Amino acid sequence: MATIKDVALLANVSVATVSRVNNNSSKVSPEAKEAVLKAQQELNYHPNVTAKTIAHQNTESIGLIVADISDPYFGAMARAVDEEASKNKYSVLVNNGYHVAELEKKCLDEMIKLHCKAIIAHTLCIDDDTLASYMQNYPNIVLINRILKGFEDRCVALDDLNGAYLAVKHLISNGHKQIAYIKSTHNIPDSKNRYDGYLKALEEAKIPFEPALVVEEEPTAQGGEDGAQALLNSSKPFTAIACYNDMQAAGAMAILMDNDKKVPENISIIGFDNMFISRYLQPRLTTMLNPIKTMAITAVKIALATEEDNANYVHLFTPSLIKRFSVKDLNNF
Amino acid sequence: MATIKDVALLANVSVATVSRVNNNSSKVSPEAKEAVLKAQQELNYHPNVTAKTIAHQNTESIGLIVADISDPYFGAMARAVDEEASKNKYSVLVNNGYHVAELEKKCLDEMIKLHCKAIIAHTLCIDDDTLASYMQNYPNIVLINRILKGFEDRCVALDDLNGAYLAVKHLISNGHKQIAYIKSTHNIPDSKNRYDGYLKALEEAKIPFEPALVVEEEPTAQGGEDGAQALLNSSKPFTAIACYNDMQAAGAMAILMDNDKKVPENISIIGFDNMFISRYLQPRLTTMLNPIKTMAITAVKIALATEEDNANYVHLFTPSLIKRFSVKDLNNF
DNA sequence: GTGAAAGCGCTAACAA
DNA sequence: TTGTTAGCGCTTTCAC
Repeated sequence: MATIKDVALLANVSVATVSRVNNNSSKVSPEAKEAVLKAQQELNYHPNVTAKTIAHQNTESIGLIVADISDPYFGAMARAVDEEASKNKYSVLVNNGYHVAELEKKCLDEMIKLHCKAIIAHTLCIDDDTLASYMQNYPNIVLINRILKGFEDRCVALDDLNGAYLAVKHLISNGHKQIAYIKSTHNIPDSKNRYDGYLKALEEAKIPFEPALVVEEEPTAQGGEDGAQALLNSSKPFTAIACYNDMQAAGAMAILMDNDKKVPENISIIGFDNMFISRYLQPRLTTMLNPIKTMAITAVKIALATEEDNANYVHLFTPSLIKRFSVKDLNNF
Repeated sequence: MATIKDVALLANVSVATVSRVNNNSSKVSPEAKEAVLKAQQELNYHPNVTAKTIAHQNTESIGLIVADISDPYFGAMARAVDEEASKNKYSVLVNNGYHVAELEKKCLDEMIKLHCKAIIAHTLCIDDDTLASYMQNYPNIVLINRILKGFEDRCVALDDLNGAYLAVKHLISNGHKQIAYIKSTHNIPDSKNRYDGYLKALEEAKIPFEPALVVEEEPTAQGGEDGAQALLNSSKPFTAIACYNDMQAAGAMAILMDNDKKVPENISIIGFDNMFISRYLQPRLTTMLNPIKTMAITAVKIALATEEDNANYVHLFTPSLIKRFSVKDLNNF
């Protein structure tokens, strides 16, 4: 591939001049400029970004670490980051951590080695101490969906507990008392927090906790299928299921239908996240809106903010209820 | 940030030695190695990948250009590319072209400037000539879902025409004769090819083409909703709808339900792509499997293959029918 | 307005 | 087994 030297040679100028025309820095005579442009065209020259980066010590990429880019949830996150990054002329590097502590660490190292301008990390599995040391050493890391003690101003998170609490409260206010819950097996705070929200809502309504109504499954549609099946197999009756997320809800709904339990006539269901799929399930799923896009954009803004920049960013987002048709109101019967 | 020089200084060795321990190249005395490791630890040193790249003239990243990373279809593609890339120690850079010729070109330039080892491009809008010149100049570009004359061996594509043909044929063999089709408004070959597949199946079965049964909408759930609504509003009766993709099918199903048309009792529906959502619609959607993952992996392999490597890769993939429950067999009635 | 040259962080050939 | 040093492609002073 042609380099700046080739261009300089062909255009009969110095490399400095070539660099000048490409960066519009200081003045260059029209003739020189034209010669350079012509030479570049001829050689099909593309400046090497890597060399540029190394020369002026300042990268043009933003690193994003997600659990799994094929998950629409992270797809939405990636898109939002991409849009915000593009606005600032950065390109985006995506890595997958797959909810494995070791891989998450590898991703962080990778992005650090690349000297990314900013690193937006959805790394929930790596331990607090290790993560804290990364945060300490690299002020350009911003966490998404994880609040790390001492670095709260560089974290953007969803109030999972409150979200789940609101979801279950919605069921309760619709007259439900026997409410099942499908937990997530993922060993991340989100799992526990949402479950705690469920417990909190029960407690507040003085509904006794029933262990048989809680099952633990993967946060996937398959997990939802398994969970619903397990719930149906148990002897405990229930009128509603609150799910860890919309995927589980989708799976659960499919299984309920298969077993001639109509949603919401026989069993009500509420999801979490307001993923795209929730609008197209039958019936359309009532769920909690997870403002992932806003969160991602905020994370990029925080990461790119300069020291003096003291804008007030929101760091904790609360999900809001999206009422659709999967919850039956028991009060009117 | 600490550089190799700082490490060398602190460890009391030369930069060459530091480089050696980090690359496991040639032998280094245990003492020197230990000193270096200790110094690196102390300085929290991470080798600068950019500098490394520039020094040995060979990048460690693979560029992927998709239309929109938030679309699960491209999410699946990105994940597959990531997995294959990781196997070969490459990281993945994702850019969005949003089905806009100009942006696609910008993405290509970006990846070229970064000297990506391989570029997997889903760029359907940029014109043939421009794309051909890129392919000519950069032998590491592989196209996905586009067959460019003269570069067939660096293209991996889906046989859209045949896929749609098989889908509609399935409807026909189930006794359907009045088959509506929701086209995609996207100005990409996929749109035309799938539509041609529909026409071919009709023609083969000697079913007269009925313009009123074809509507053109966005390849999204919303498009499916609009399309189904338009079809219902027209006076022409139909027993089935073939959709450009699963998203449209999801939207169409929702609208049909809303209008008390049961699927498949009153109206049959067939999708395309076998996206995740298709399994969780009610009823579960019959559709055509789009082997996006295999295609993406193949693309990476082709891009990374060396000159001598003359493995025989599949370049054209045919979708296969996934029978579920959205198509009614009219023959038994 | 222009070019020579130093330097960015690292690798690798060469000498020692 | 080590260190010295010349690059890699580009930017950016500093003289002219």
